[in-house]
Amino acid sequence: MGPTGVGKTDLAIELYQDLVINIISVDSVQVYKHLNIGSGKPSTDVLKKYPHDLIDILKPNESYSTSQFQDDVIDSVRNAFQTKRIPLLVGGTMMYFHHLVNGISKLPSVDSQIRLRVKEEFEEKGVHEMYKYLEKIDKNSSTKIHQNDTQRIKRAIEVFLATGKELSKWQAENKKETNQLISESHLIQIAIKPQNKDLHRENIAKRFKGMIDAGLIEEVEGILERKGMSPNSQSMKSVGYRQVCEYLGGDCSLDDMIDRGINSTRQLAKRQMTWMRSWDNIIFLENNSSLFSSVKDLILKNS
RNA sequence: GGAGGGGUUGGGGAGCGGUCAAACCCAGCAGACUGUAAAUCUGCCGCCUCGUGCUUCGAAGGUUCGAAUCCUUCCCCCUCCA
Repeated sequence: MGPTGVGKTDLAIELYQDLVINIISVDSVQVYKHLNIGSGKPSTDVLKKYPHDLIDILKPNESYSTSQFQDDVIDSVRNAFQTKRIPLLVGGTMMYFHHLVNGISKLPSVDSQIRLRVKEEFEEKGVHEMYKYLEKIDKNSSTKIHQNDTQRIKRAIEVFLATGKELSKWQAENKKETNQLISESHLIQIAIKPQNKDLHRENIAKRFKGMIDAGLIEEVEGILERKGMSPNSQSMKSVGYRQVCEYLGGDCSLDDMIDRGINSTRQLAKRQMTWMRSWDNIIFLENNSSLFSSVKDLILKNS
């Protein structure tokens, strides 16, 4: 795992040539078909030669979640073991990794009707009032959630309305549990960090400009034309895609959009680093010339 | 040369005699994270020996108990007329 733009994909491909591994992507955006350029997805040719699990498994108008990811990765990992291959999980979606390692409570799903209703209520009444409502129905959750945190307030209310039971109660009754397959496996957690912070910032800028040159704007236009798509779709909220949508919607100039895209990518990388810093049992490696052999040794020693 | 407008803490930009180390936005830094997570949210953001402390609002003087705010001169920038 590691922040965006440190070279995880290249490393995985290199390892694939030397080891008996299955590459499994841990990436909340690469799961989407057609989100190619902006998600930094490997090219079709590369994917053909070096297959990745959990890429292109959803249409751009679909939603995904941490728990669906849990189910999908477990399937992939199991499949790798069955074919006597080492599963190599590669990606930057830290919460997916986090729940895979630390477990997640089993919670009921909330149907889209209720979610829509809650969303409309939020727009009508505003966060403040909805937070007060949450305090009434689920005091325990409300103390854990900040009064401005729209998304988490929404979720807690949704669960309550859908099931009649408080989210906090669900969580208390269904404690986090790591999947057996994972807890029984010998897990090596490797974090790749950039060798030089300023250089990494520069790389991110170059990378984003490169995406624009490669046709990111056209890619987004094409995606938005698909049925059921709008800039509000979950997939279009991700870094880069959101900014291009803003530009296409006339919110900003091309140059502003590029700046915003670069900044959001940098901020993303920063948040990813924040996750890694407090991560237990993690091996930090710098992205330098010995990275490949270090990772390879770690895998061979532990398999 | 003439007439206006302006120079504010990294950038943008409020403030126009005291409640101003100076709103707000951006950038930056640190952090949180249980089914949207590339999401959402929080804190910090002149300096220090952390105090009714120190130095800041183009520069230098002045008025005033008190100035980023008023006056004078100077230096820049922009617009318009020549």
